[in-house]
Amino acid sequence: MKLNFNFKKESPIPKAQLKTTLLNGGRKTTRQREEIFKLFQDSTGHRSLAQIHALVSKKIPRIGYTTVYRTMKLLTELGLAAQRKFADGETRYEPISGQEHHDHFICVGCGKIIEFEDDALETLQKRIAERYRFQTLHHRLELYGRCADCGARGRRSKRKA
Amino acid sequence: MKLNFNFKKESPIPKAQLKTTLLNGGRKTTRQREEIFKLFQDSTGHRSLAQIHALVSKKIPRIGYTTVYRTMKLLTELGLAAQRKFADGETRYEPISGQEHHDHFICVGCGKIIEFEDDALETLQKRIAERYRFQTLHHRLELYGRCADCGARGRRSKRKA
DNA sequence: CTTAATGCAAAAACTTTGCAGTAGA
DNA sequence: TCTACTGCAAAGTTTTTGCATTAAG
Repeated sequence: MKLNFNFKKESPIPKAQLKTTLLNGGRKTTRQREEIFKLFQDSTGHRSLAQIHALVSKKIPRIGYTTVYRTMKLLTELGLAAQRKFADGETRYEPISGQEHHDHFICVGCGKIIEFEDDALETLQKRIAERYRFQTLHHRLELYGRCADCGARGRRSKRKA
Repeated sequence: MKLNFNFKKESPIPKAQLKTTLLNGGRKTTRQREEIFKLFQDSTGHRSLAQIHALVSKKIPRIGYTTVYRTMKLLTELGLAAQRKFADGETRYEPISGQEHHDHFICVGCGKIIEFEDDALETLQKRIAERYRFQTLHHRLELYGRCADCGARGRRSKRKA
């Protein structure tokens, strides 16, 4: 199934933000953290720890898996990365743009992915979060169904995009 | 990409469906499977294997963890259960009924998962979908952030929960 | 100087699998 | 009967942690 792919946007989070955020938390900026953050930011999609480690190892050969593990955990806590787990058992991480956000419609008929934004929706989500005293950093919303084309065509058609 | 969708809107899955489904696949109906399926169907939210096992053990004391593991895997393949993985490292399962739906807050601090339901949110999502002439069948929403406990403690603290 | 970060190795935490014995069709 | 299923124990994976050492502030 061919899907629309998201293109990497211009470095949404300034490199400096990492340093600032770390320092504010009484943490230290290290070569390892900077490199992991940089490579991770420039990557697209989901990366497992093993993949990130392999990637960073090219720059810092002696870096340990543990460091990558702890750094990604840290980035997640800082809201700079999002952790996802799939059925394959490996934890994956994806960069978070602190900027704008969009959600997705995913058509089960043709696999088309439609991005959309809705302020009212974002607002409502914030309100609900507040009700639970939950401070939201980011979210993921996926609506599965049938797009206009596939809906009109009816369920019989399984035409791929 | 293989997408498996469940379109049931009204009917909970009849107990008899398990037997039928199993037999159709050349499988056998056993005391263990029936009990696991029954308890699982009657439960709410996500249950880890350990939880399901503990629950079923009350009815069938000598049942093995492995049986629960294999049964849940089977139910997932049959489309009667959905597997989900969160940050806590335990695989969880939830019944597929198409009836109730809940979304999740996921705390990036302590990994806690809070379920919530909000009719206004559901309604708004439907409305947005209509605007795009998109017929929604099912959705998934996860809000990532800090729960009351982790947020109150502040970012500077790196003490564990 | 002080304290946090790193790396290695070891320990956990879960998930899967091999098999002999058991039970459903 | 003929197979599939069960339960136990063992093996396999991936995630976490303890600690001595190193380096950032």
